[in-house]
Amino acid sequence: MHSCHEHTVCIEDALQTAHRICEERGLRFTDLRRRVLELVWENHGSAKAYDLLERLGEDYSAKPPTVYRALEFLQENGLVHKINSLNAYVGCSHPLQHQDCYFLICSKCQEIKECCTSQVANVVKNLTEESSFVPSRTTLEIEGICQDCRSNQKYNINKS
Amino acid sequence: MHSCHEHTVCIEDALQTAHRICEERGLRFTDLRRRVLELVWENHGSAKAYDLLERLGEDYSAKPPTVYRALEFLQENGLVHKINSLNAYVGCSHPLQHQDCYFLICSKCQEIKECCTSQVANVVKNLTEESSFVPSRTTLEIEGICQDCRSNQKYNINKS
DNA sequence: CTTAATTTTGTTACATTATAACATCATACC
DNA sequence: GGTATGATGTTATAATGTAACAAAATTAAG
Repeated sequence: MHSCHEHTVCIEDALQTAHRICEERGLRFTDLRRRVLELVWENHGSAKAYDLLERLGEDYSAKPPTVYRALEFLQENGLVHKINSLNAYVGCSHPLQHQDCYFLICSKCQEIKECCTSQVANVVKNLTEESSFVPSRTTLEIEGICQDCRSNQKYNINKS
Repeated sequence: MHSCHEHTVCIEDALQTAHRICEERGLRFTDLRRRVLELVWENHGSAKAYDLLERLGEDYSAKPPTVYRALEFLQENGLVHKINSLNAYVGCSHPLQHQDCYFLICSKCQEIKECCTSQVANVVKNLTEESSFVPSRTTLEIEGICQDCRSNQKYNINKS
C-alpha cells in the first residue's frame, strides 16, 4: 500500500520529527522511547505491544509496563496511534497536522494508511449535531483491501 | 441520552425481534443466547463480557467461552455490536436496517446511541476511493458528551 | 557541587479480555 | 431409534493491560 522507496528513510524521518517535537515541548525523547518508536515503525503495518516487548527484550530489561508506558507517552504526543479494532499500534505519519485522522487497514498485506483530513471532523459534526452530542474523540477505522493487493495479487510483501 | 419511557419495552422488543430474525434464518435462539442478549440490553450502556459472565453465573454454568460464543452468535447476526474502543458489547437497535452504523458514546453517563445512516457509507466511499481502497468493514466510534449530560448535569442516572 | 524534587525506568504481581481443544449434551433428520 | 449436526460444558491457557512500589536518572534549587 505504501510506496516508500527506502523504508529506512521513513523510520529516520519519524525519529527526527519525534525528536524535534519532544524538544519543542520540553519532553524527554529517551533511548527507550526512541527505540519503541523505531520498532513501531519497522514496517507500515501495526505492531502488537507484546511483539514490541519481545523485540525490545534484546536490549532492555523489558516487562510489559516498560513498553506500555513508552506507547502511552508516544500516543499522548501524537507520535503513535492505537488501532482499536486490532489492539495494535501504528506510527503516526502526520504528527504535526492533527485534525482527526482515519485508518485504511488492508486485510491482505496488513498495511495501514493513516489519512488526516478535515473531512472527518466535518462528518463527525454532521453526525453528532442532530443529537446535540459534543464529540471529543473519534475512532474511524476502515478495513478492506488496498489497491496493490487487488491489482498485484502479491500479498505479504515487505517493501524496503 | 435515551428517552425510553419503560426500558423493559426496549428489552422485550429486542428479544422479540431477535427471535423473529433467528426464526427467519433457521437459527436457534436458545435460552442461553436469549439470556445473554437480555443482559446486554439491561441498560443503554455497553456490557463487558466478564460482567455478563458473572450475571449469567446465577442460572448457567457459565465460563468465558459460554458468553463469548453467545456474543459471537449475536454479533454475526447483527443483534449485538462490539465497541472496540471499550472492549464492550451493546445491543443493536436496528438489527434489520444494516447499512454502516456509528456510535455516540457518552463519557459521562456511559450510554451509547447507535445510528444507522447511509451517510457513513457515503463518507467511507469518499475517504477510500481516492486511495482505490475497497472497504469491507467500518468502525466509527465517537466519544463525547451527550445532550442530557450537558444540560442536566445529572450523571449516571439509570433510566427505567 | 550537592541535595532535594521530579521524572523515568525496573520489578513484581495481578487484572482483564479472549480463545483453543476436547467432552458432553441436545436437536433435527433419516 | 440411530446418526449427524450444532450447542454447551469444561479445562487450560493465551493475549492484552495495569497497579503499586522500588531504584535509577535527570533536573532544579540552594
